[in-house]
Amino acid sequence: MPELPEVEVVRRGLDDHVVGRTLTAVEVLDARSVRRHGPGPSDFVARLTGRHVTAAHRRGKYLWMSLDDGSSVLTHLGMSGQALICDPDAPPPRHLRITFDLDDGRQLRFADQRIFGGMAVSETDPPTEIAHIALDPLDPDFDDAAFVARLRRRQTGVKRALLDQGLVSGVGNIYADEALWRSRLHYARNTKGLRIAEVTDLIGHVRDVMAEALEQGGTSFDALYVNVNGQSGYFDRSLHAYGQEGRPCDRCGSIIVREPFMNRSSYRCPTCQPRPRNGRW
DNA sequence: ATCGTAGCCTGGTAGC
DNA sequence: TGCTACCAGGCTACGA
Repeated sequence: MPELPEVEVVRRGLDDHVVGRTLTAVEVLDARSVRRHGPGPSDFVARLTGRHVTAAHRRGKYLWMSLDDGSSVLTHLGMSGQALICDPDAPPPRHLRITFDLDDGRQLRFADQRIFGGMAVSETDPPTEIAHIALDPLDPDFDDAAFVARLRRRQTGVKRALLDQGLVSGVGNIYADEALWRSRLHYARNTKGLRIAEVTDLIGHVRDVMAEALEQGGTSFDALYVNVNGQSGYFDRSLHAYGQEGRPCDRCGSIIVREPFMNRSSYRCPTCQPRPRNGRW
């Protein structure tokens, strides 16, 4: 389940292995992985073949590589996307969707089991397709005070706001639950009722938990997420809330609970993160 | 404009 | 055993 730290690990891998290379051949094995490239797979291949890669960027969970003609190739890993660097004759992974032959004899592979992710060529760099995606908390230009003000103008649950990529990008279910646990906030707390200090504290925890995860190479639960060399991170050993149902809270010992939220799950400590009561929260 | 939700996907697992 | 139902969840499209 790649979130921002995992995507940044992949970006660094692309920086090391793909930037400076020319794409000598491109093959789309599954058209669904280029679903968001309007003109279709053959256009995708035509636009990329022969292009030189000049840089690798990331905003939130989106990755893009700059190309030598001013265009870019945008990538989202979705839930199960992987970017792998290997020899072209290495055994193909089970869900290989797109391959890029590089001019150093290596191959960049995009594999994706669930096909929530995908790639598309953008005419611009950075891609206008992600103009609506907010900066992420690890971006030097991220403005904490502006984020706090915008969030407090919303009228919604605090976790819903954290997951809104137009407000702050890169936060998914895992890091939202971890940051809320650190902040002792229930996911349904109304954004309008939160104090400035509470939201400032929250965004600080979001940044901290992401930075810590990045230091450990990202989080992995089911080996779906790996870096470009196929290795998993270790951050899942440091989680306090996400996936901890039935385990004692590391802070107070109460049993962590899992609750349905937005058609998925939220994990919280029932003592540290009590359910908001009507009105007063 | 803002908020909330259905649908996209596959495969591992639980339950019968 | 083989079948069905469920779960994981980021993002877009769309309705209210």
